[in-house]
Amino acid sequence: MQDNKKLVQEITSRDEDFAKWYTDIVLKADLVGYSGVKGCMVIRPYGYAIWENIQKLLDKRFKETGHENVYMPMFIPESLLNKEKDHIEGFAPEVAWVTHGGSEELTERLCVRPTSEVLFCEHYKQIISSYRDLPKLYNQWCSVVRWEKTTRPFLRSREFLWQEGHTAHATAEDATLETEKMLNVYSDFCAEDLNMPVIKGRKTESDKFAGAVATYCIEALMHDGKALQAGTTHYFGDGFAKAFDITYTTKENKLEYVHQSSWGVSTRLIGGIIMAHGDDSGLVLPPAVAPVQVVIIPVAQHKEGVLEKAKEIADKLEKAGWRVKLDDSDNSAGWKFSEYEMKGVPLRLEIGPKDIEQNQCVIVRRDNRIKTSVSLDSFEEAVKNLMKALADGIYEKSLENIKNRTYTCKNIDEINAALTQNGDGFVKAMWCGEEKCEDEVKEKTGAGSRCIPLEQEKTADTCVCCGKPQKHMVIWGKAY
RNA sequence: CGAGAUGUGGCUCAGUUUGGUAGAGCGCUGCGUUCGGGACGCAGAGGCCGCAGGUUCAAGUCCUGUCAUCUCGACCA
Repeated sequence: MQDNKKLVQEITSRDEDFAKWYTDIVLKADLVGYSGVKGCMVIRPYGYAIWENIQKLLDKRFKETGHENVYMPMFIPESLLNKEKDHIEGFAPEVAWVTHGGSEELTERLCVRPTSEVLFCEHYKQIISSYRDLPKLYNQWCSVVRWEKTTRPFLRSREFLWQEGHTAHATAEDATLETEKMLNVYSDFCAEDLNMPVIKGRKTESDKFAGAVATYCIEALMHDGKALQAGTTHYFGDGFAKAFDITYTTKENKLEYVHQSSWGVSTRLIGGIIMAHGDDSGLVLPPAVAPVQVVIIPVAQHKEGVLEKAKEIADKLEKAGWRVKLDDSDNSAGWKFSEYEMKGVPLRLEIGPKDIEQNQCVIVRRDNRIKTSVSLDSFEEAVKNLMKALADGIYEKSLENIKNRTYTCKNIDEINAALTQNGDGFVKAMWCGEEKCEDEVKEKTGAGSRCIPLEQEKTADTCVCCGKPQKHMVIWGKAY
């Protein structure tokens, strides 16, 4: 490791005040701007480019698993939203309503979609009639509105961008498989493209989606030890199908209800990237989604031959498929170093007169600031290797964070002791399955149930709270 | 939604206590010198102080309301 001290003074230190650090980063790295409406943010070009890359990579994975994109309306008539009882009860407190068109009051008010289950259901009722129509594997990229009380850029905004997959299947088994498959797609995406390891699990009854039979999630751990739900998939059984009367005729000419799933990830992932990988100098972006993967900084660019050589390198890297930026602005080299560190560009390539003399350039990794001198005959290979090393490096670091911050506890006192001594993190503890105990753990420790991990371990015989026989191992933690 | 804090050039803030004709640093524009970790000099531009009412001869400053941002809690992708 080389010199890792904080170079950009305007950013609050991460360990000093994580919340402030986060806000500094999103503003100073030019990801967002505030708007005149609480909780509605302007996603600026640099932030939006990250989202576009996330979309591109995820969409590819969706298509590979047989899904098609559609677009549903943004408004839902109140009567339609009311059709599934649990669903409306879950979302009612946070929906925004349209009551007027121009100056005329609407005869029925319209909800701005907080999620589109009911729209998909209504549509599926129209287009599904035979087993031959199944499965329907639809996805949409859109924004949704939830009138949150506390808002933070990317982590919780009143309008946010996301994708929501909604599928209809002939059997419960097919819908269950779909739910599991998409959880794996999310988990793989987080690990491989965002270099952010996640824990796959099922939500407890009290925490599951309004109207779902089962809700699954991927939980990531942030640098400060708080958990972030990074994605979620739901198995609906035939509950929505019954509420919306979505039936199909089987081969045997019997009328059956479809079984459904839904799944989504949002711009919150960007918040996850920031808090999982960022450091005191700013963002550290995973190469797969970084808007700029290599920034080229010409040093003493006024000297003859420097800019030309820098352009030549940029061209070659671009041809090799990298997203490259050559900064030939007249800011000082030092300024540029700090600027692109703040923006989390994975690799910086420096090229100056001394380098050219020696037929080399300098490549610096964002995550550990290690500088490597590379021959101009082989810099493309070096970029490829260093990029891979960085992606692996930040994944390992995140994994290390999870390991260091996962505590196995047998009772409430142990949880409190672990969280006080070592800071927030994931607590592994057994649970009897009673909601009362779930609530009590949260009340007494501040750590709520994050999920029941799919990979179960038995760390004790009894419930962490009441001491009765355990049923599941639960991951507990404080969450964003 | 409950508690607290803040809102003054693009940014960070001073000025509010004691009402009297808007300040600084950074950034921005131009010119010159610099250039391997946020360079320097000189010359400029830019704000009726979040918004709406009120008190007053006079409001950035006092009062009321409202909106937004931040922090902590309850609710949530």
